Amino acid sequence: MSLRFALLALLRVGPLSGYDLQKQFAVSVGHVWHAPDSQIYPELRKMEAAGLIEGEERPRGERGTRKVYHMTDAGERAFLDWMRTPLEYARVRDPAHLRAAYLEATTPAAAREFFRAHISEWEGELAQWEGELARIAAVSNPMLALRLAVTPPEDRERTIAFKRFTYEGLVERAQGEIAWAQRGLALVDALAEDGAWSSAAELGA
Amino acid sequence: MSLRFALLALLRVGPLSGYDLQKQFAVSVGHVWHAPDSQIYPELRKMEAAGLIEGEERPRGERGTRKVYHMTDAGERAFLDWMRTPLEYARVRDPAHLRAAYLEATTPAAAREFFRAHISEWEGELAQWEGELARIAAVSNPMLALRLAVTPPEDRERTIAFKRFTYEGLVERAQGEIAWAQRGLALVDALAEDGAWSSAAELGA
DNA sequence: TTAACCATGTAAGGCGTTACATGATTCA
DNA sequence: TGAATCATGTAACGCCTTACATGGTTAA
Repeated sequence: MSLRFALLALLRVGPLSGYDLQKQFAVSVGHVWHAPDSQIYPELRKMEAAGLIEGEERPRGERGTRKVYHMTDAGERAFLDWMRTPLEYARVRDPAHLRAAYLEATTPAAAREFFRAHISEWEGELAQWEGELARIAAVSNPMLALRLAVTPPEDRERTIAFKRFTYEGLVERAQGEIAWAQRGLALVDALAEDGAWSSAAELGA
Repeated sequence: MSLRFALLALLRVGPLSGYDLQKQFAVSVGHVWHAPDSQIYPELRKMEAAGLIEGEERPRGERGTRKVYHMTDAGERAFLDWMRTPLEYARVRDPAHLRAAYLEATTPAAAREFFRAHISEWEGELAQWEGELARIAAVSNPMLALRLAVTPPEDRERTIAFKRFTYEGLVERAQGEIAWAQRGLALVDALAEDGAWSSAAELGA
């Protein structure tokens, strides 16, 4: 359901084609809510059916067309309603901590490999989010620039402040995950030190 | 797919009925991987079909029966293989940070309410995880006690260490979310101070 | 005897993933 | 003329959610 509001958030700055939406999605709101094109196009159609957006076919070249979507009043209302509605939090489902809880069952090597992969996964996310933070500071993210262009000057500070604040939170989360996994590596070292970490775990090796 | 390995992790300590499994699930591994009964029973059947576990019907009272599952060698191997396989990380899909990025669109009151709800959500998780940490320290979680009973003495430290480490990570994550949301409340106060936070957001009110 | 708990599911539907599919346009 | 990119999807499948459904057993 959040996908819908992520798309509305983008369309609030102005009309966009499905393709542009999908491209801009990937480099803006997609950093907090991932969605592939195969999900975006059908969702746009559903949103049009629900009256939240309207699409106009525009010619492109000789034979090509593309559909440019814009928000309706109902769409704007739906977005603002969502903002005032309590979020539904997903139940916890965390594969990394699930595995971490049972690492005694495997070998020290596999445990280390797990933590290294965790670090590298979150370093990737961290880089994305730090990049966004930098682009926010420099107002070099195209969607943010567009948004500021349609925002009254006195509201611009707020607009930037919430984006910065959001990505700061994500950066801290990633740093926390990395620090935790680094402590995990140290823990494996400590536990493996006496050489007693059993070989039973090598069954499937 | 992780559900399967969460169930195998429980069954490694010994045979359990579907019902017991489901009950124990909720108070142990369910803290990191939530699953309702309506998912657990069918998954057990699939796991049986895949040869990872075997179920035996046992009589219960006059007419009742219950199915007691135990792990097969193939199940043990599947679990250990999973331990040595890189995790698949889910793409980011974070409704709270999605909303946070666009809070300038709503009212200060709604923004505050959002952060308060975020705090209360994570305080709930925090309490769960801190409770688990305490039960781990006291070895008063029944599944952990069972597990230690079937674990050679020299491996018990490791078993406890990874559980403690896992829940410490979750506690820190929750604390991070709470701290972030508290800074969010302060940010809303600061931005609302000059009274200029516009009324456009009240459209749908 | 009635409530709590034991015990095990089905059914419908939404969201998301991966893979596949097709054709137009633009620029080098 | 060929590659990149514009443009828009479908199909199949799996996971998860919510709601519903049914009956047996045990202890007060």
